[in-house]
Amino acid sequence: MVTCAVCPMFSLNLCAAVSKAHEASSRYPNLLPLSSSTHTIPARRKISYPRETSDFVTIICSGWAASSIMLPGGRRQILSFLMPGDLVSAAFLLEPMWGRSVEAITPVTCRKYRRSEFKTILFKYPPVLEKLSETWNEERAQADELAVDLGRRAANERIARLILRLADQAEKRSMKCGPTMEFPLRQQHIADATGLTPVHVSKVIGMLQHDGLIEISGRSLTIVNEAELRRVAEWH
Amino acid sequence: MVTCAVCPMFSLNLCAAVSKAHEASSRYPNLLPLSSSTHTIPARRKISYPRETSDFVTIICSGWAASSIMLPGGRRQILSFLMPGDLVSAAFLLEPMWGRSVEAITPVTCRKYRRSEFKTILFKYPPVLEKLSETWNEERAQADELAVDLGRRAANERIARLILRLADQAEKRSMKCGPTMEFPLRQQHIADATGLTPVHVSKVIGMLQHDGLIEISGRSLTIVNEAELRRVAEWH
DNA sequence: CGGCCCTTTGACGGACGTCAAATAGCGTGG
DNA sequence: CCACGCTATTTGACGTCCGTCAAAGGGCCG
Repeated sequence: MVTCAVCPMFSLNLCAAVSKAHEASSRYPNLLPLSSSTHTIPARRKISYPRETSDFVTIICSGWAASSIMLPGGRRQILSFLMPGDLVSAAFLLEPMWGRSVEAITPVTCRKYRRSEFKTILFKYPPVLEKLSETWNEERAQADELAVDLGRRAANERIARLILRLADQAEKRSMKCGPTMEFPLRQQHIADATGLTPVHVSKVIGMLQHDGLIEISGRSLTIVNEAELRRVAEWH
Repeated sequence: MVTCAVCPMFSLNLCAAVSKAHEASSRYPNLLPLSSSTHTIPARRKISYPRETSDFVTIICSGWAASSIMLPGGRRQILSFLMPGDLVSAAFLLEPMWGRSVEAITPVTCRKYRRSEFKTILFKYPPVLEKLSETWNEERAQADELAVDLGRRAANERIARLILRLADQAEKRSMKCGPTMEFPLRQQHIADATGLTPVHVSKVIGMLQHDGLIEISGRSLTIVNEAELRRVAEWH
């Protein structure tokens, strides 16, 4: 039974579409199965491993996670931060993803569906597919944006853009109202997402704070001067 | 009428699948239309513009092109090089893509389909859709790889990897056999693809040649010492 | 209080960018 | 065939952004 309907992130991503499709199908004799299981992962633990090709599709229900690729020499690149309602990579919904790690930043609860069941429903109900392709495009556009940032932008631009992106992401999920938001990232996370070192991240963030653009204290972040932050980030 | 069947790239990407679907459909009363037009673009000309939201889906039939995002200040990031058989972004097949330029490197011939007709066929024939999702995943994986390269690899690694990627891409299209291939890229292209400057690209390529890993002369490239090139690129 | 992370700070080094000038290709026209 | 003009590549000197290393604070929790 699908129980996502009680989830506050219900309308995001595919949850709603899948549930609806499932409901519709259950009026017919050949009821489609869609079983799910819920899991809790403590902070800093891996949700999935790079060599693992799981038969399950995972959706984040609460908490923050990071999806990354690891390189020899301990280097790693974070490709995206996941928040409630996010699929652990929509691009690899049909075939299992490979070569990337997903790691909990805060404690995370997530729900897992059988890939085969998910797929069946997907292909049976065109609206779900439309929604999926939309999500796909968003993810792809973000991947391209990331490449541009890493290839062509200076450190302060990259960090300013990351902050604005995260603020947007949180706002869409009603996890932020006003200029302040929860901000569980360590500077190591920011470094791995922006292609910098933690030391340099510390210096750049120090400057952004000194210049009165943002303020970070405890585990929360405030955008003090949004206009100026956007200007630095070349964000329009 | 679909005439792709004579194209040597027929079996790559979606061409074959779409043609087959179209054939199948033409046996039925409500014949699906799939009109296409062929175009020739001289080297260095734009194939599509960043602000343009075209109603057409474009496939490269011959020549090389580059898909890129432009930034203020003349900076640009090349996201992928397109060769015969490539869609101009599979990710944005359903909705038009936005914000990226596609530019011919060599003279290019391409074919354009109406997006609406393409879409109809796509959704009617599941095998086409499967093929599409496969292509999607490949593109996404490449986008992620690019981000890792730009974020976490040194200049010589990036260039070595670019060369190996292009060699692979050419080989798949039978545009390369043995260690030598056509190589129409200017160093400016390499710079824009790797997030470096043309000057630095020249130096790194000079080293790779001096060390006997590759050789570039005229508009062709030879991989002299593939094993060592792979080692430098951390390519497995 | 003490231990563990995380963050901050400073000195130093290196990879890559910038600028400028020289050189090499290459098509065009004489 | 040579002169030319353009663009691409090469080379060298120099600058800067960011990485590296190391040490010194801060929080947080036992």
